[in-house]
Amino acid sequence: MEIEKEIKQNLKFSSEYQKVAVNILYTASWLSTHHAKALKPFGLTPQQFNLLRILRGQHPQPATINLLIDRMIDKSSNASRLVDRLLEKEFVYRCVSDADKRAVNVTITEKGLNVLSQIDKKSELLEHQLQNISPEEAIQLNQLLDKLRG
Amino acid sequence: MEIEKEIKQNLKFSSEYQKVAVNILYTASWLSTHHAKALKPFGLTPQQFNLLRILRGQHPQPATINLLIDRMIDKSSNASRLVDRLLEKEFVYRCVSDADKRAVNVTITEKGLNVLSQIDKKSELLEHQLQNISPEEAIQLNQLLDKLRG
DNA sequence: CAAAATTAGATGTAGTGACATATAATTAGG
DNA sequence: CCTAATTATATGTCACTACATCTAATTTTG
Repeated sequence: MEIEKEIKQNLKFSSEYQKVAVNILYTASWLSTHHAKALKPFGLTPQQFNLLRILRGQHPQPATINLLIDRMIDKSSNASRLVDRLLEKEFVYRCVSDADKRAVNVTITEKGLNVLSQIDKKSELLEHQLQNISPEEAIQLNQLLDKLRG
Repeated sequence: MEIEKEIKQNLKFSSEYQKVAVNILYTASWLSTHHAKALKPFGLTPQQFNLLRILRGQHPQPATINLLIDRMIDKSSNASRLVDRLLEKEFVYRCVSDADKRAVNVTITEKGLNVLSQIDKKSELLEHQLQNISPEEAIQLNQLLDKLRG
């Protein structure tokens, strides 16, 4: 549906660029709502899931908090506290680095790898909702978004 | 920059669709970060700004909380409490509806209209960052996003 | 090397998102 | 018309973003 109708704005967009902004924010909200619902049965929030996937990418190496921040979709999310939550669920473990006692090494556990592979299996998660556009359109959309950010 | 490089994922995307998802979430985060920074000098958050613009669209008519929720970009945001914040800043006033004593009428104040028009003047806000793409590409991007949501 | 600057991370706070529950007013049904 | 259902909004809780501040460890520099 066109973005104007979805948010029922009577005031017309002053430019196609303004519409792009609202459209991206609105679409991201739509997407992450669906994402959050799909992850809920697994006891993970989208941010925790994102972080856990980064840790799987590193496994069996650990990651420091800084590496996690660097790779997170949402940069200024608070990695320390996200790790706290994952620790409570025993999806990661954490220890001070030998090489640098300021740094913290975070590693994904077997339990963490397990929950991720369960989610992989049910991985209509994100992608199923996105099939309204063709693969060619998906490529085009990615190019436009990359270009937009400069 | 390509989204893979921005989030430095070594694990390749399993599909162009997964990349679309990450790309939209990442771009929205990028956008709203800039937006929040631009609004900060005016003492408004993006959500408060959005709500205030809806109220300007209604002015001089009031809006009920339900109307606000209906038109907000982020539907499940808590309109009651957003209005609380705007009330503290005297950008709106609020009174119980005569016609329906459950309902609340919210109206933008002169001070609220003022701050919006100040922001309008400096309205490189959202749009300035978006000029990396051409007007034609902006139209195309909007069409793809609308289509994506079905 | 010792003091200063930088870096890694933790922690506190305000605002918000998602969601459940509560309350009061209105409408609907028998 | 009186009770039950619905509606409009408020409130409480948990997780998270943005941001500021703090501590401890390491690096830089004179």
